[in-house]
Amino acid sequence: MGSAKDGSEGLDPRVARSRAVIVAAATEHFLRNGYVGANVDEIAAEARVSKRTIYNVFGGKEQLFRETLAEALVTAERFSRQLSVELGTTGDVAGELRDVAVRLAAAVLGGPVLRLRRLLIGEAERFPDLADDYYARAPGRVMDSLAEGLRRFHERGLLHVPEPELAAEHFAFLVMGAPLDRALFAARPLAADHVAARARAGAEAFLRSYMNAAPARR
Amino acid sequence: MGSAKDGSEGLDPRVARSRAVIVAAATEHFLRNGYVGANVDEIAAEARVSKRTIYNVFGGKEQLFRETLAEALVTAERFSRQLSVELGTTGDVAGELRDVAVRLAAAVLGGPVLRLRRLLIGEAERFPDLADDYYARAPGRVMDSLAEGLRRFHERGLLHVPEPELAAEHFAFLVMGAPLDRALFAARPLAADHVAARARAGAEAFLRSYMNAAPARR
DNA sequence: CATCTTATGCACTCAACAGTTTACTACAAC
DNA sequence: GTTGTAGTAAACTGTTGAGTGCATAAGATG
Repeated sequence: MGSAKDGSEGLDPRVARSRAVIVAAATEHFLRNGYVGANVDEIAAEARVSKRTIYNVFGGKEQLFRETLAEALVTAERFSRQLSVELGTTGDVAGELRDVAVRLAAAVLGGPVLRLRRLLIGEAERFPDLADDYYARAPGRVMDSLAEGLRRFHERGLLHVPEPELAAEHFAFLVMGAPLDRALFAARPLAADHVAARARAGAEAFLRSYMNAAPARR
Repeated sequence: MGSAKDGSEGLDPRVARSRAVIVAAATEHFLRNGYVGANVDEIAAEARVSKRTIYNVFGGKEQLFRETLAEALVTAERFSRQLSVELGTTGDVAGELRDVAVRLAAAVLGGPVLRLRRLLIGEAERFPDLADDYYARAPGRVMDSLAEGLRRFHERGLLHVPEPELAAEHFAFLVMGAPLDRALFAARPLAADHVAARARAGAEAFLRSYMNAAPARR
């Protein structure tokens, strides 16, 4: 157990290398063309690998798809986890929320996450388990994390958040709901400054909604 | 120019009938399988029509897809237009908003709209024009309509909405953002009562955010 | 070095599927 | 009732693309 990244422990380094280049090429191809539209010969060509190698390492197109997406999900999950971990720790509620808002919006609306979402939504009917899995591990994680942070603010009397899960949803979708919806259809990515501005405006709206319900607090 | 629904004016009634049954079958097939995954033979079989007829009436698979979706878009557009037309007319702000919220959420999260969204998002890379078109004509219309209603409330001093477009986004995504996102991945439709409850909670959050900024108003 | 494993290249099979051809039928209108 | 326009059924063409077999080369391992 040395420099291996995946579950590829003491296996032949050639296999590990093949896996890596194939997954990279396959990710790009599946993101661009969807499952049915993707073409194994092209993936092999782009990975500069013989088609046979793909069939040796993975069993077939569907397994390739599943394992490729499994890796993407791990990335997305890691990504989600480090968002908003340190929420609810300082006294600067407005500042913290604004900061998380901007980071959240930028992360979700950045190209890669968006393309992954498009792919999974498009294949949701064909691969419902993958879509479910993604939802639980990426957006779900973020929601949990946000709810936890908001709960901390609530307990410290800095916000009025009787239902942290609900408030987390409100926060997330005030911050990036509209741009996300537009971006899913747009193909052309949105301007980063517009996204950030909407995120800040969303955070402010959230504060207005969840702060002054306890006006005479100290 | 009599009882024809489409642009099929004085044409052969057989053609009109063929169009209709083919579009119906094609809609279902494309929604279920996507563009690449759909199969013209199956569409013909399900429409109980000869495959040749499809190629006579439409030119080929792509035109069939485009015209099928064009019809779906018209439906979606009509649907969107009659949502929230009468917003901002009475003095019962809270009541009106709660009502629109529930109807909006039910409409967007109802099966058909959701499946159409999945299809268009999945094909956004292959048919960017269709996705753009849909966005402008359905969600875009709803946003405009909401913004207009909120602007009326603002002008009558019942709400504080300096930026109606922004507020409309906030309203829409407070009301149905989270359920919509979940539903896009879920394949299994969400429980209607849960959706309605979230919609009401969203409307309340919106009111808290956009009402009391002008507290001493009458 | 000897051997075992993996990768390559290429030809191949087989099935699915878009689109066409043809020979025939049904109906509508004059 | 003849003529023109659609629709039907089924076989056919051509292509694309998933997956396989095999002989050979390259690299890992002992």
